[in-house]
Amino acid sequence: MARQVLRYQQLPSIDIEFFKKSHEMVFSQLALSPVEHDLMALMLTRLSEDHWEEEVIGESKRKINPTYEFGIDVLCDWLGVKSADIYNVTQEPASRLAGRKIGIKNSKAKKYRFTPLFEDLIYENGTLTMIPNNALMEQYIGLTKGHSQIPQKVFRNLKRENAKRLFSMLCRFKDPAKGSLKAFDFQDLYGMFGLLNERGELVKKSYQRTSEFIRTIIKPAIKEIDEKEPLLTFHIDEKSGNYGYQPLKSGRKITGIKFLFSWDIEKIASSKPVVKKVASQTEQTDEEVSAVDLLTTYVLVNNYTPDQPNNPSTQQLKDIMEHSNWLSENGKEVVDVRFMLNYKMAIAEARARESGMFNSDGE
DNA sequence: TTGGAATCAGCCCCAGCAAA
DNA sequence: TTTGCTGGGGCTGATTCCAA
Repeated sequence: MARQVLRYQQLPSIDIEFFKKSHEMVFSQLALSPVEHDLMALMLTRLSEDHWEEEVIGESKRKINPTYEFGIDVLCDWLGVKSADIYNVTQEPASRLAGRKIGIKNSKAKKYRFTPLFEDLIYENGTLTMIPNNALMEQYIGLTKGHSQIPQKVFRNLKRENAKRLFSMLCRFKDPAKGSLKAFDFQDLYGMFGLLNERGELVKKSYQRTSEFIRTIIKPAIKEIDEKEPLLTFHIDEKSGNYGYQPLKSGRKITGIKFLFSWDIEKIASSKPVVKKVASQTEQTDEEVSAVDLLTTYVLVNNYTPDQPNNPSTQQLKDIMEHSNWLSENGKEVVDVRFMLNYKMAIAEARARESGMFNSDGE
């Protein structure tokens, strides 16, 4: 069985709004420069579970990791540089990225396991070839713990490494109904901002002073995200007056941080105001379903209570399944177990209710 | 593709201030 | 008085820009 090779030479092929980063990768230990972050994001825009071919060897099966190749036009557009400069901009970061290891947290053992990000990564003759490490397939695809849906234009527009990293974390919690970002102690924060080595030691000693860490990492990151992402609002901590975060204290010592932010869910929805619906069985003309309708139905299913007068119809329920990709792009997952259970109950109720209506009308 | 210069973010140290 | 936070400023290295 041959490895899949995905080649991208033209610009339209990367013209997509979001890329996904798994929960484990968002909250991993990984130090990358801004250009390395962008190269990684480029691969993540293309990465798909379908690209991992399955090979059967006797009784057992194994997955074969794909190869991604990006041509010079794609790299120039993605990194925002002229073709004459692409070697300078790409060569060194690509070389470093090839050797980077990511620390994935084992929550049971409370330890980080460090694994190389790539099996191979080469920049040669204007082409960047990236082969993700097979050992990280679950983390790349985000099979188990959900993912962060990251707007790629805003992400690339962020110049600070730490702003990119914080932005990925904040994108993981767009919908407050699906959980919120917990408060972190400094050991967690050091890890998530790539400041710990494989032995768990702080590599920059100045950050032992928490005030220095907040001043040079947290505040500039909040400021840059605030300037470049209009859909995200940071809030002021009334007690301390800090913008975007609440310091958690023990006496006078700051022991941790809780980020204070909210996403404008309405604006995210209205940024795609109307979604084209596939023509229904009875009508040949296209209908349209509004984003607000889709989101309303989604919320009703997510918080499903039997026999409520405003519970959705079968058509509304079909609509959200038809537009599951759009919902997913806007942080509304329709594939999690609880949602699917609610969906089954809601559609059973809708069918029963609608057949009852027809019967009572004598049809 | 290479090499050098310019720029700027990140890092570190220090002094002053304030809270416990 | 001690301890921790804040802000200023200099140094370093990564990134960007430009010329060959």
